[in-house]
Amino acid sequence: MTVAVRVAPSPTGRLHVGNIRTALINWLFARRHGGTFLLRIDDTDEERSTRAYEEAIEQDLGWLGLRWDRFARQSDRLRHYAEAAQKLTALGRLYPCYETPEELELKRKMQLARKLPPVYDRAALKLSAEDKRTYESAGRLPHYRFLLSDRPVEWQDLVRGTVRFEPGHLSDPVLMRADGRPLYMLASVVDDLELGISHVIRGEDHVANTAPHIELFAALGGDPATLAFAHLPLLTDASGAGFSKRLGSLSVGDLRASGVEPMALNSLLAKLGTSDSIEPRHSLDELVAEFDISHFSRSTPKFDLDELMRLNARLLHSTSFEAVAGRLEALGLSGVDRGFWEAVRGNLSRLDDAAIWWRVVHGELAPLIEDADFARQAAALLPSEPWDGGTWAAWTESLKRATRRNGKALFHPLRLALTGRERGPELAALLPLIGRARARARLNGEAA
RNA sequence: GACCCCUUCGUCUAGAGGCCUAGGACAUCGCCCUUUCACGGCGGUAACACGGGUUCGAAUCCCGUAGGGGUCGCCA
Repeated sequence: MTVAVRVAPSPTGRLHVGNIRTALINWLFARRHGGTFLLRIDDTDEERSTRAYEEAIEQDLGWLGLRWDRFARQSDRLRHYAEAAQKLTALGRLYPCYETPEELELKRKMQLARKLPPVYDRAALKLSAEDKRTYESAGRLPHYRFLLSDRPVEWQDLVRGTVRFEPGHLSDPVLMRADGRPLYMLASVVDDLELGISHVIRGEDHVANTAPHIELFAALGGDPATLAFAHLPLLTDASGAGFSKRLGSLSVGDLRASGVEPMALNSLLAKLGTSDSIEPRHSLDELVAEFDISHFSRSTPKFDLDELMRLNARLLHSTSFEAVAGRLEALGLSGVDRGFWEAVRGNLSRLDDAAIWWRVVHGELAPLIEDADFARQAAALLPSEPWDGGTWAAWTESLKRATRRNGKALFHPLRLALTGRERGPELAALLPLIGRARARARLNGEAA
């Protein structure tokens, strides 16, 4: 079986954590099984969809490194949906309904009040030709529903196992609005069929859609045996609150602004909710090799921003100079080299923190002098250049002998004078980068 | 309200009747290393939601309770 998956965002906002996770998992599944990954823009909701969001989504996926093999935009495929609707009508599976949204809402409320499931009562099926003419002459345009069968629908979900829906628990889905525009169910199933999708991997908020999905797929001539489903539990936030309540607002843009590395996000989202250990990974290829959709559990995992940031730091600590050289230059660290990066990377939480240490090494700072006599003595004992990784040890050793200081009393004031900070990278690595002239000036209490 | 799903250390989970005095990873704590932070090494604390049942034996099976999530749109 040729694997073909799709990720189908609607361009009504930026991608958020949940969308990204679904996209990533689809992408990994495709790569893992030698299949294709389709980006489908579900923009049938004209009121809310914009091209600007479509472009933002493409940029966000690009930032994550998720390239798509195929692209489709539903607004370009309206003809296909209209043809499918005609076919369904000919089959007697599509029927016109004349209720207004208000009337439907009222029906639902009454059913709920009687403790019944708010399922469409199929009243429109009983309408005579005369009734329909009356409605239409009164200016009411029909919307169209798909007639569900009276048989149960069952499928083997890759995450949830056997899932079964009994007839009578679902409403006949509306496929076409009164204004003639296709709705999600129609467009989605037509595309899955015509574009040869093999696996639909999405959030569990879609499980109830799957029964009609399968019936529609079959009605349009598809073989349901060629379409597999996997419904992943939705993420909740760290407190356990439902995804949409808080995480819905956490967009790729926010994450980027927080200094999140795309691979940190990918590393977390590829494993969260699985039995695999969550570890920083530098490439999507590694995640592909480790990916197995059967490792996802059925309970809802918590997405914790703090966990992401910790993973982000760990990722940075093991990131090679080559991987970030360009970005460091872009941060204004012109002429940055491997030595600098390897000296400071272990202290970074986010990449742009590197600029702080760049200033310590190459910029001017006001030293913090705890004990001026000691600092001057230290400056006097500074070895002559050239300096290397052994300079620090040689210098502090002689200083130790001369001042009889050791431990924190010896090292702490040196750090404060040299870097102006309480903590930071190993001074053995930093000192040669700072250089003799600057070190000497700072130890003498001069801004340098 | 109805229907579906879920409930093991703080977190993500392993576990499909005896292999479990419940394993791993992250977090946390301690020790080692070390001037600090980080890294690394070693070690520790820490969980089967609750109540019944079935069984020689239950984290594992059944029933119930509680809690959580999802769905019930002319949104996707």
